Amino acid sequence: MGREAVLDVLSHTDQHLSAEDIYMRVHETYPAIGLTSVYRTLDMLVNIGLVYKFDFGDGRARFELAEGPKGKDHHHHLVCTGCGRIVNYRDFIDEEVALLKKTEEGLSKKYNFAITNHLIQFYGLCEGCRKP
Amino acid sequence: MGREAVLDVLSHTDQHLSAEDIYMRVHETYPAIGLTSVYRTLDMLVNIGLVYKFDFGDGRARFELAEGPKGKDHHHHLVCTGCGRIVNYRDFIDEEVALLKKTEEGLSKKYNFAITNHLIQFYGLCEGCRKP
DNA sequence: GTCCATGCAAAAGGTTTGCACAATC
DNA sequence: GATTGTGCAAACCTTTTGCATGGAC
Repeated sequence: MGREAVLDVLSHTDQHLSAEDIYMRVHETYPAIGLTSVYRTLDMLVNIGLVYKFDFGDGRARFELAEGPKGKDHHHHLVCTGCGRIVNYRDFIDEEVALLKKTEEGLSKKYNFAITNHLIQFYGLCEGCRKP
Repeated sequence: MGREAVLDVLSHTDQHLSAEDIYMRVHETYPAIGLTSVYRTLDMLVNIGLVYKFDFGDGRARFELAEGPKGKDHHHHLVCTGCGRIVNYRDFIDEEVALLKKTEEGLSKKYNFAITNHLIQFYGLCEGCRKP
């Protein structure tokens, strides 16, 4: 029950929702489901790889749907440290992914790691936060 | 006092210390300094750019000295999701930095951001955590 | 006296856990 | 009857804040 509700919320947004955001949206449709279940469900979804968990530095985790096997929606994040706005960008992704893949291989060998994931984020101030 | 003590601890380790780790080490030398001051000092040092603050996903922030102007010690992180071990790697750094710079320029223009920082991390399982 | 740094204790905030209860097999 | 999923409340842990004190100028 919780599983579908949470996945449904995540698949119908392009925002970066916190656990509480998700809880509130799920709650609209399933008023019986509590915050605890949302946390437990998210934890499970992250573990099985259906959902990614991010930290953008504001003290709460954000979640988004993992892209499908084709990886068509792969993107990285640009975070405004002023207002917290997050931009999904797909520019340069191909180059980045190529370099990341190469780096992953090198690091795997050298440090004997089974690398499963990477994180790239840029931080800065958006137009609105720079002016004043 | 706190300033020097915290910087001293950070400049004599290659580990990734949490606020409490730093507090404990500072406390050995300056038993009068409390955890609050360590947090306040770290906050200030991060703001003026002398210290970097990282999140490796275990719920507490880690701190390390920002590299000097020459940037000789620039590195990225490889994080074991099993035991939390963190490897500083410098391999591929030049290529990564070159691509990052290019990406930063492109993103700045396209999204009108003043980009101040970036983050690259790889996640995986280290040798010890893969075996069992 | 004013200003700034500080410790202590309490608060805050997000997340996790304990426990009892209901539904399922 | 055992197992599983659940909500509620409490606990937890890191970080922040309020307040009063002490030192520097």
